[in-house]
Amino acid sequence: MDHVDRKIIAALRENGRATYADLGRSVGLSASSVHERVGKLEASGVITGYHAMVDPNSVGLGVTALVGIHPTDTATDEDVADALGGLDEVESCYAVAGDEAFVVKVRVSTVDELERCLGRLRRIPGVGRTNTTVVLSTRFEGRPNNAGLDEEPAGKA
Amino acid sequence: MDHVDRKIIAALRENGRATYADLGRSVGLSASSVHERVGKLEASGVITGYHAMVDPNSVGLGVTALVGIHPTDTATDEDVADALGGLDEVESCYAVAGDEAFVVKVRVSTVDELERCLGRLRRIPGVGRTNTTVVLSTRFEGRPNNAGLDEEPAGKA
DNA sequence: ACTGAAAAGGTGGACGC
DNA sequence: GCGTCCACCTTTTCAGT
Repeated sequence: MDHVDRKIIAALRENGRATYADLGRSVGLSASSVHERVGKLEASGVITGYHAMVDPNSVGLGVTALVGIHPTDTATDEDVADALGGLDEVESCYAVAGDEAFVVKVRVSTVDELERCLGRLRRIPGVGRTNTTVVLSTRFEGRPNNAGLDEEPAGKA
Repeated sequence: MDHVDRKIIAALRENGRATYADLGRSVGLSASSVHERVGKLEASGVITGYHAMVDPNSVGLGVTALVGIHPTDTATDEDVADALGGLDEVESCYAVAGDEAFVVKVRVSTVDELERCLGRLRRIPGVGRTNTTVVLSTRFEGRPNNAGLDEEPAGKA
């Protein structure tokens, strides 16, 4: 993992459909070299996949909420996490420090559907109280964080 | 936006590098038809982009936290959101209902860096108390939610 | 590890239905 | 709005360095 790999990663986070030729141009390598490097990054698990981002409103998922989940001692965290993964509406699931065991992000079509979803959450064994924070607007989301892979400070390009 | 578009969207969320030929095969259309449909989905803002997903640990961002931000009345929400957007470590930013104005997700290299990041957050005008929840493990994240774009129930394929 | 060339296949238009 | 055709470009492999 050198400086060139980091540049390739940053470029692919910006545009996951960039061609190897494009990437090669921006890092100063041939397309085949880039192809080889990207293959290694994928194989070693650094790049985990490529995904289209979709506007949630356009696909009828206009309601987002963050739900803190207080545990009961009737199930293990692993079982709870698995059950949470079984719900389609649960987009992300974090095990957290504090008095909640998990925080999940759910996306549903309406507040009616949110209510039903919370019902399903609370019916999971090991789930006690839930604490729901409704998202009013998403200012930005999933932004590439390039803190760890900046351009070198004193680069000579 | 018909059933075919929804299938294309689902496929591109799974694999953002799928070729038009691949997509055409899986929806039963020619590559050019798919090309045309995808172009319209991109132009109309349904598909907002394509991005490589990267394992945060592999790029030195092993610490994730959710930070609730209590507002003061010394700045507008818009100004606060803009300032939050100016911090590289802030990956997502949600305006929320409740006594917090925003919840943000930050990603940093170490807990030391988290402390410095929280300091930067609190120095933003309009930001009062912060309430930080450290993520212990990410069980899953950004999963495609196909609740709104399921296969039709009585499809004849 | 990178290059360059060559085969295979995908892209992105125009055109007709 | 979809399919066919086709020139062009990209991907992918491989021998050479």
